[in-house]
Amino acid sequence: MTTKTEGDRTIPIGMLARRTGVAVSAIRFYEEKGLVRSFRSAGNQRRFLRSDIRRISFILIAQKLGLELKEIERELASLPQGRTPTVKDWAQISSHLRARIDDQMALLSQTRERLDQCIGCGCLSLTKCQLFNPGDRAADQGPGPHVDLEPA
Amino acid sequence: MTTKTEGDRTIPIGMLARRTGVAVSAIRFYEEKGLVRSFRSAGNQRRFLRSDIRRISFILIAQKLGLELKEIERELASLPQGRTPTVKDWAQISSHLRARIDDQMALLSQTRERLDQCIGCGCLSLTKCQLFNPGDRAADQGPGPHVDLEPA
DNA sequence: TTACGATCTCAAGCTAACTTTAGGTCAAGG
DNA sequence: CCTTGACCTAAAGTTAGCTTGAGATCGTAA
Repeated sequence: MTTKTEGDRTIPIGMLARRTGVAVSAIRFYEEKGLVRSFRSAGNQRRFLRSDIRRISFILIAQKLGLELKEIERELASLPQGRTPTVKDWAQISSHLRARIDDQMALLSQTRERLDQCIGCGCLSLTKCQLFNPGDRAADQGPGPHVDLEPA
Repeated sequence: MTTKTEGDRTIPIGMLARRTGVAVSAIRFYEEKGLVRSFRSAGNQRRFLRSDIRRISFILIAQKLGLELKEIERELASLPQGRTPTVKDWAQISSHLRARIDDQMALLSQTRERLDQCIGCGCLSLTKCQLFNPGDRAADQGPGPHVDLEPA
């Protein structure tokens, strides 16, 4: 075999890094945050399950969809740590992502419509243009600007 | 009229904040970053154009679409500062946003397809599953994990 | 045994996008 | 004149998500 732990059931952090494309430091960071777990070798080095490759990959996909690590952690909580997740496990968790995608697409679609209207009618009117309506924004609590409106 | 500068052509920072829903501190921050400009009153207080309400609103919309302030600044650079932008000005800049939206939707759509396939076939195979393919990720240079792949 | 890459632990540093704090000024009403 | 709310500046603090640095150890190959 080419590399050491090739035939082994567990993999060292460097291999996990190469297989997922994330930096070793990031994996350690994820572990610290509780998104993955590891065993230790005799010499105190981390050993991961091969299934953690998918676990990490899932993190990356979820991040692309805009989930924060804390939310991802919550999602991953339903996955077993210590044994390889079943197809069913993944199917369920993936369906959450699917919903997220659908939501995002709906939102984008709405924004696009409004934008088109706005360009089309040339209104740019703050009273009429929904695109420029701060009302929408008061609701969401993501990162970004915090709304600071007085009651009236 | 209810408030002071009500009939004035320029508005103070607090009003701009209320009208857009962003914090006063954020507006000062945007000015520092060059996204808006202001005049000064006799007493050294900032005065903004009413059209800056739309300018700020545009920033918010663009942010929602995932643009960073630097990119937004670039977009806004095509808008005049010191005079109210024309409908044409806005139409052009908005069309860039539209393209951005389209791109994002295409990406989401692709991700959804792959996800569906992945759930459908239950493959979870790293060799076959495009969803879990780090290859895609090496390209994008957004925020998030930096790829750390060796040549081979 | 020696060397060298892979790992380890901490702690500190970094970027984005703001907010908070501290201390001072402006403007209008009573 | 005094108070009060809106504003000012400058600097430091905050959160997310990692990276970097320093100094030490592991593990394997020559």
